[in-house]
Amino acid sequence: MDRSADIVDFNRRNAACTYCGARNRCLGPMLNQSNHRALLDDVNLSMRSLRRGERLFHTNDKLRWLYVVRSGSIKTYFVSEGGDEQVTGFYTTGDIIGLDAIADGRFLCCGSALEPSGVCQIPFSSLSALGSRFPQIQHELMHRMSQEINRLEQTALRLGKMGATRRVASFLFDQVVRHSRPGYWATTIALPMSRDDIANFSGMALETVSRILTRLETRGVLVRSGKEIRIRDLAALRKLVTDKAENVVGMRKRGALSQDSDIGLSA
Amino acid sequence: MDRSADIVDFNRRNAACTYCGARNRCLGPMLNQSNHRALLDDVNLSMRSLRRGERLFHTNDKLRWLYVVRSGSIKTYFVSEGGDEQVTGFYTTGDIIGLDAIADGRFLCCGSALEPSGVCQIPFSSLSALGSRFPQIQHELMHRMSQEINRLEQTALRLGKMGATRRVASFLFDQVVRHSRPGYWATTIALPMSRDDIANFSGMALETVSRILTRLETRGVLVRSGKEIRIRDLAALRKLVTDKAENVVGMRKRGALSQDSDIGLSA
DNA sequence: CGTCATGTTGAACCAGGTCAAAGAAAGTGG
DNA sequence: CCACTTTCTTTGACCTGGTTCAACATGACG
Repeated sequence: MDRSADIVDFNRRNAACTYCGARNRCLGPMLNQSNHRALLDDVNLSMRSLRRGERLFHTNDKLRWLYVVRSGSIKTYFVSEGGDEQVTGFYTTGDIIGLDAIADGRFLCCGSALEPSGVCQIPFSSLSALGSRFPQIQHELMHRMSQEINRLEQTALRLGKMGATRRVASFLFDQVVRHSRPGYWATTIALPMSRDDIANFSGMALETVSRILTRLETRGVLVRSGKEIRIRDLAALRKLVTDKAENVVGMRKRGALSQDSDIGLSA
Repeated sequence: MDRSADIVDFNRRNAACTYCGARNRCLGPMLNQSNHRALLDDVNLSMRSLRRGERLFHTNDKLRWLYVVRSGSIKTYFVSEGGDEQVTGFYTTGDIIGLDAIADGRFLCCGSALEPSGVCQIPFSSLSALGSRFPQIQHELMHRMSQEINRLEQTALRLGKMGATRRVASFLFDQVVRHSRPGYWATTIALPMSRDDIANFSGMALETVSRILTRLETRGVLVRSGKEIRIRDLAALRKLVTDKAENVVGMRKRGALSQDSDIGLSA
């Protein structure tokens, strides 16, 4: 093989990393220059673009790559034997997808793009081998898996112990955190997923999500505008997440109606 | 240091493994004899016994050991800022506890014993170092973490998409699987946790769990006897898990009551 | 501008929660 | 080993948060 071709190839791939939206959150950045080079030499990275709604992998697919999201956003969902789906996560730039497939060597869930997206495919076999050579990579992988476990435990808490309002608030707050940089809070958050996806993820009917969002808007907590939401009162949102029995959906009106000031949120 | 003391020490520890209830499911068994010896030499294993209800670790504890359950059973639970608890898992012989603490180096959940139990404590730092020397261990760890992610995704599905009856059925079926050996199904399963724990884990009121169990008994699916349950009709149980809208709790009695043969389970 | 998908709103209904009280087990101390 | 306390479980009656069904609004897109 031609050596210069190798170098060109490396440069191309290195550039791919340099300009990657996930460069600061990928597996690579904690490696020094030469390690990074070794990584790019040994691992046959490839990129893939996805159109909105396109499937990245689906149930029972063999695990060939781990995916790192370069741009856009991906949702993963479980399909049970009964046929019902449960959205298990939304992944954005820098997130790693496929960690749950390591156990069986097959995906148990499906993944599809919520918007035009790009992913980097890291062959799992080489990554696995690389782990022994670069403890940092091994460590980072474990770290990510552990984080994923944490996230899912949070999910269990949300689905198991929270009422509808709190679940939505908690979901929104999570999004705020994800969109924030250390230092200040993001006020405008993008919600590339449909109301249906939010509802599914949060374990409730999509109508309920819709109602709660409306209610939060009339209360001045946030402003809806299509797939974006602007948070106007983060403290109030946070309080909704924390407080136990906050109910915001204004159904049931017998008796005293119209005394809408149940609780004085951001009055 | 006295060399003979080392040998005695090794023998003692090796014996601990030999007689351990978890010996076939621990990290060690896939290592050959000399590797196993190296492992026992390098890693300062220790045991700990727990009384019923005793706490093994709790939120914010520094991660010093990973725990392998030798006997008994441990539950883990999350405590949210709002103060409510969510049981996130029940662990029995051979299970590893603490994988979710790797990310932050601290436990986010609490763990306590459901019955008199024994655990083996593996210092995380040495284990982590050992991973680079023995790829099998590294691999096994990743495998376990991935399994844990799978389990929690299942939990999300259960909490998000299933009705109460199905959740309980699904919980029971999981227990059956855990108690079974490849080849045949366990018919009698131990439930060391309280109804409250089951309810909490399944995201519902303990009364509902109780009602559902009673109903399953009158339907002939199972027989309760204290903390044990005997499955009489595994197929029916399995059907309850799979089928979408099976409701078994017989509240609401206006109109046609007493025509109890809603569906002909194990008639 | 019409068509299709997605989002919002309203009203009736029901699964499961909550409250209450009785019964069964498991400790505990004499 | 037995009375007594405490904790866990079962059962009943009622209530409500959230689902469901259905109609309508809005937006995306050729």
